[in-house]
Amino acid sequence: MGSLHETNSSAVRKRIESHTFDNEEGEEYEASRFGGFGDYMRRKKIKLQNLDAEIRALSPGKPPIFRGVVAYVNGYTQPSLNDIHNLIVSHGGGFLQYLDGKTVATHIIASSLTLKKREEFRRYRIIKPAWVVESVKAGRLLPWDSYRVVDEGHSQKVLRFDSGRLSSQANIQKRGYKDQSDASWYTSQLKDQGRVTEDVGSSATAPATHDDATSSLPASSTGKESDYGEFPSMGSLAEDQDTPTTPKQAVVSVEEDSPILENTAEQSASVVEPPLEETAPVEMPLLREPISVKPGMTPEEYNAQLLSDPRMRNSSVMNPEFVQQFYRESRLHHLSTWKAELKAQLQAATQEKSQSQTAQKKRLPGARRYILHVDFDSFFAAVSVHKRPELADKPVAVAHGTGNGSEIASCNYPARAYGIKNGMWMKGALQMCPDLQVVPYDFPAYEEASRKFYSSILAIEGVVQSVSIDEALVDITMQCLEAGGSDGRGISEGSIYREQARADEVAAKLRASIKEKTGCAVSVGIGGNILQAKVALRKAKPAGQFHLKPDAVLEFIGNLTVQDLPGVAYSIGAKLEELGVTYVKDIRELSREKLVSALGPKTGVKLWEYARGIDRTEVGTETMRKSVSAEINWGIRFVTQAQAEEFVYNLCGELHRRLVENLVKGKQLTMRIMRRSADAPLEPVKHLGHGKCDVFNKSIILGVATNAKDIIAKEAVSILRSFGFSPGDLRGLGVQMTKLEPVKSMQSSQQQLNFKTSPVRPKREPNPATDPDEVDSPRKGDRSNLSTVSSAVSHAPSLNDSTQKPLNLAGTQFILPSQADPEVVAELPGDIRSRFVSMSKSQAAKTRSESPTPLSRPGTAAGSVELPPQSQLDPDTLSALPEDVRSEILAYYERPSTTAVSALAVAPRPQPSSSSRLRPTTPTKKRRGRPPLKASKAPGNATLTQSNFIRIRPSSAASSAERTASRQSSPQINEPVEVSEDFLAALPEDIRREVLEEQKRIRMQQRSALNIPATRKPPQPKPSGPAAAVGQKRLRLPPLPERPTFTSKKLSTLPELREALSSWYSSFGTDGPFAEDVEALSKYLRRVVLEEKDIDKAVSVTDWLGWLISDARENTKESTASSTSETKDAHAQSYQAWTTALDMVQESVQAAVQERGLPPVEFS
DNA sequence: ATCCTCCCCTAC
DNA sequence: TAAGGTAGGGGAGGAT
Ligand SMILES: Nc1ccn([C@H]2C[C@H](O)[C@@H](COP(=O)(O)OP(=O)(O)OP(=O)(O)O)O2)c(=O)n1
Ligand SMILES: [Mg+2]
Repeated sequence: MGSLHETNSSAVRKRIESHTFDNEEGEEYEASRFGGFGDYMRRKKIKLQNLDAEIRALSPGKPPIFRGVVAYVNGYTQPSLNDIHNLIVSHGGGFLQYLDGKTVATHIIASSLTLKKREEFRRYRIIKPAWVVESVKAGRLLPWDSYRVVDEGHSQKVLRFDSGRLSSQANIQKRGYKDQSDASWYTSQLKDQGRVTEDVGSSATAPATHDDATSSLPASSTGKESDYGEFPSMGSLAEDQDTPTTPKQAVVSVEEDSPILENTAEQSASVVEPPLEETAPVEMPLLREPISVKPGMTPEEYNAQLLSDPRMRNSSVMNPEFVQQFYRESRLHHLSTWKAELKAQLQAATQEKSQSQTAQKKRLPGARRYILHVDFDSFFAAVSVHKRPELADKPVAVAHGTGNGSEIASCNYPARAYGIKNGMWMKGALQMCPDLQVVPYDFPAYEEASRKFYSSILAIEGVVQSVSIDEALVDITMQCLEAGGSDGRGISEGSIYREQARADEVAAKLRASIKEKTGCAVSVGIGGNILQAKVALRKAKPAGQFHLKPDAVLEFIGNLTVQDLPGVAYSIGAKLEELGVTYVKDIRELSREKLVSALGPKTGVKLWEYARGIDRTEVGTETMRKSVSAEINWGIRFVTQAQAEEFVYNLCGELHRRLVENLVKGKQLTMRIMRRSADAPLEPVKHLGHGKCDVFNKSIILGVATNAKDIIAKEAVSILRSFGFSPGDLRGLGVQMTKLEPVKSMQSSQQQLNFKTSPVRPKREPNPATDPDEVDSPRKGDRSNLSTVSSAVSHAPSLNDSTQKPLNLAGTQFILPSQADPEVVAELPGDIRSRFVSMSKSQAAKTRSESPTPLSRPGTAAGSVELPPQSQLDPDTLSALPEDVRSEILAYYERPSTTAVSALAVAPRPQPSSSSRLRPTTPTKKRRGRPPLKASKAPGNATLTQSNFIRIRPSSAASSAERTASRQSSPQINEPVEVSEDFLAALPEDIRREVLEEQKRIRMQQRSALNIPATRKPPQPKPSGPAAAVGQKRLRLPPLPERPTFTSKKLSTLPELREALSSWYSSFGTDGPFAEDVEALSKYLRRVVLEEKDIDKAVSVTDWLGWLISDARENTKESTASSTSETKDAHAQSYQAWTTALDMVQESVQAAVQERGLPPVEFS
C-alpha cells in the first residue's frame, strides 16, 4: 500500500518550498511580490486602455531601447504610470502591472520610496522616472546608475541579462510557496532532487529569497502529487518518468540574450495584460506549429496546438458551455450535490418529525443503542446492471470511457474479484480484467433508485442521517428498546435478545423493501454505535446484513486493518504504520498520550476509542453549512490569460448560483489554483487531466458579505492575476465562499417605508457612546432597532422574544422547545432555512411528482407585500419565486440580525495577507507519494462534531463557555451515550478498566463545561446581550468621514471602508443618504487622492458604493413587482437620491485626481 | 489558554 | 479520449 511512497514527501517538500537558490551571492535579483490589490483598478484601467501590443503597433519606428527591460512602477510618478508605461512599451520594453514574485521586474521605477518599500526592493534597480524619459530622449538606454533612487550601491545588485546565467537559473529548484518568504531564511541551501519547482518559465530571473515578511505572496501553495489515480499496481509510471522538455529548459537552451529577454518581457506582459480580443476566442491566434511537441514550446503554444483539434476544444474549457457540461458529467460533482440536497431535506424532515412527535422520549445515558448503516452494493454498477440483466454475472464498471485515464466510479462484485476498485483508472482495471464491461453513467437512474431507497428508510421508525446518495444511517434504538421492554440499561438476557432480534428484523425488512423497489441489493450493518454499524457493513456486503453484537466488538474490530476504520486512510494510516500499528488491535498497545502526540488531540483520542469499539457520535446531528464552493480541475487548458479570466468569471457565476440557491452570502472568498508542476509534462497521462500540480490558495476578506457574481468575479480574477501564472500552466481553478451569512435583502423588510424626503437626521446623535476611535468597524445589519424596520416586521413571528412559539411551516406544527436554550433559538433560523433550501432544491431537481419527503404539499400562495404569518407560506410557491424575492421573503421572517453583528464581531481584521510561515514538519514522516491503493473504504461520516456556528456567536469572551454549556442542555439533553453496559460487561477486564477511566475523564470534562452559568436555564433569549448592545450602539454610526475613524490608518483599509459604506447604505438605503454624509465622504475621498495619494482606494471605494446601489436596485426591481406603486415610487426616489450621491462622490474624486494633474479615472 | 488562518485529509 | 467535486474535521502554528 504504502510501497510507493514518493520522493515527494511532505518533509522534502517543505524544504524545497522554502528553498531559495544557492548562489545568493550572485547577481540574482529577488523576485518581488505583487503589489497588493490596492492599485488594481488603476492598473487594470491602464491595461484596458493600453494594450502593449497596441501601443507597439501604434508607435512603429521607435527605437527599441528598452528591450530587455521589464519595468514596474511603484507609487506615483511624474510622468504618470500611464505615460511611463507607454514610453517603455513603445520602445520595446516590458511592463509589469503587478509584482507577483513570479514575473520578475528588471527595473523598478519610483520617485521615492517608503522605508518599507526600500527594504522590500532592496535588491532591485530602483530608478527615477527620469531615467525613462531621458533615455527616450537620448534614443538609447542611459546607464541607470545615475538615476538611482537609493543612492548607494551596496544593496542594489546588478542583474545581468546577457549571460547565460539568467536562463540557467531557470533550472533552479524552488517553490512558489508562500512559506518561502520566511522559510527561505533558514533553509536556503536545500535544493533537492527536482521535486516541485518554481515556475520560472515566465520570468527571466529565478525568484529568490524573500525575507520580507510583510509582503503578500500567494497565500499558499503546496506541492501535490496529483496523478495518484495511476494505481501503483499498474507499474507503469510513464508519466512520472517522462521527462519531457519543459519550456523552462527550452529557454535554457536558447542562449541568446536578446531573444530571451524579449520573450520574457512579452510573456510577462501578456500574463498581466491579456489581449482583449480573446474574450471571443475560438480562433487561436497562436502559432501554426507543426503537430509535434516541439522542445521549446511554451505551455500556451502547446495548448493552442492541442486545442486545434475541435473535439478537444469541445471537451475542454474552450467550450463556452464547459462549466455546465462538465458538471453535468461529473460524478463527483453529482455525489456532492446529492449529498447536500439530501442533507437539507433530511434535516428538514427530521426537524419536522421531532417537533410533531410529542415529547420524544429521551434516551438514558448508558443505554444500548442500535444503529443501522444501510448502503447499496456497488451502487452505480448495480443500477446499470439492473437495466442490462445480461451483464449480471460479468465484471462491470461504470465509467465515461474506456481510455486509460477514465475513472471507474463503481464496479460490481465480479469485477472486484479481479482486484478492480472504485476510483481506479481504466488502464489499471483493464490490465486486471481485459473483459471488463464498461457501462456509462445514468445519473437520473441513480437519483431514482436513491429516492426509493430513502423512502423505504424514512418509513422506519428512527432517526435518519444521510451519508450519501446510496448510504444512510438509521438509529432505531427507540423501537428496539421498546421491543425489548427495558430501558436499555440493565443487562437482561431476554431484553437484549428481543432488541437484537428487532434490529435484525428491521434490517431484513428494509433490505427486502429496497430490493423490491429498486431491484438492487443493499447491505446493512448493525451495531451499537456508528462505528460498529459501519464496520459491520463491510462484513455484511454484498447483499447481506451483519449485526456486530457487543461481545464480538473487540475481536472483530481488533482484527481490522487500521485503514478499515473510518477517517483513517493513506496519511493517517501511514502515521500509524510508523508507530508499528497495522491492525486495530495494535492501537490498543499505544497509550492515549502517544496517539495524541502522533496524531493530534482529537484524532488521537478518537482512534484510541475506535480501537475499543467506542464511538460517541450521535446519528442525525447535522450542522450548518460553512462554505460553498465551485471548482474544476479537469479540462483546463488555456492559451491566453483572457480565456482563463473568462473561465473564472463563469466559475464565479456558478458559485453565485449556489450561494443564491442556499440563501447565503459570504464574506471571505478563497481562490484555489492548480498549476502544472514545473517538472510535470505538458500532457498528463489522464486525458485533459490536471496532472501533477502545485496548489495555491489565496483568500480575501470582503468588506461585507456578498453573493454578487461580478464582485466575486472581480476579486477572483484579481487574485488569479496576482499570481501571475502563465495561463498555459493552469490546470485547475476553484472559488470558495466562507464566512457565510444568511441572505438578507435590505429592501425587503424596509420596502414599506416611505422615502424620507426631508433629511431630518434620525437619532444619530443619541449615539453618544460612539467614540469613533473605538468603533472596530461599522456594523451592518441589525435592522431590528431601526424604527423603520420594526414596524414593518412587527407582526412577523419574532424568534427572539418568545421561548415557545408555534410556527407552522409547510403545514406542520413546529414548536420550539420550552426550555429556550439560546443555542436552540440561535439555530432556529438555520433550520427554517434548511427547509426552504431543501424545498427549493427538490423543486429545482424536478423531482416534483411525489416527493419522498413529507415536506412539500400544496397550499395557499404567499407573496403579497404584507406577508402572512409564516405558517401560511406555501413552499412550492415560494420556491418558484425568483431568487431575490424568495430571499426577501425569507429575510422577512429571519431573526433580526444580531447575527450579522456578532458575525462581524468575530471577523478577523482584514489582513494584508497573512504572513507566510514555515511548517517545519518532522522530516521523518514522508507519507505523501501517492494515495492509497485500497478498497474504497466504508463511508465515513462518523464524525460529526458540534462545531462553531457561524451565525450566532456571542462576541464577548464570556460567551464561549456559555455556548458550550448551553449546547449541553440543548435538545438532546442526555449526555452522549458512550458505552452501553452490556458492551462494557463484555469487555475483558483490562480494557474495561481503561474504558471506565476514559469515561471518568470525559464526564469530568462535561461537568466542567456544564458548570458554567447556563447549566439548566440559559439566560433568556437575549436580543440585548452584549453583542446586540454593541450592535445597537454602533449600528447607526454613519461611518463617514470627518471622523477619525476614517483617517486613522487602522480603519482605512479597503475592506473596512467597504464595510463602512455597506453599513451606511444599509442604514439609509431606502431613505436616501444625507447630504452631509455624502459631502463628508466626498471630502474624505478627496483627501485620499490628494494626501494619501491613493487613487485606487478612492476609486474602489466609489465603485463599491456604485455596486451597493446597483445591486440593491437589481433586487428592488424584481422584488417590487408585486409591491404597491407607492413603494415603487419610494424606491425610485431613493435610487435617484443615491445615484446623485454617487455622482457627487465621483465628481469629487475626479476633481481631486485632476488637481494632481493625472489623467481622469474611470469608475465602473 | 484560546482563537484564527491556512492548509491537509477524508468520504462519497 | 473524458468530465480529477466538495464539505467538513482537524492539525500546526501564529496572534492575542
Ligand atoms: N471513488 C468513488 C467512489 C464512489 N463513487 C460513487 C459510485 C458508487 O457507486 C457510489 C457509492 O459509493 P460506495 O463507496 O458505496 O461504493 P459502491 O456502492 O459502488 O460499492 P459498495 O458500497 O458495495 O462498496 O459513489 C465514485 O464515483 N467514485
Ligand atoms: Mg454503496
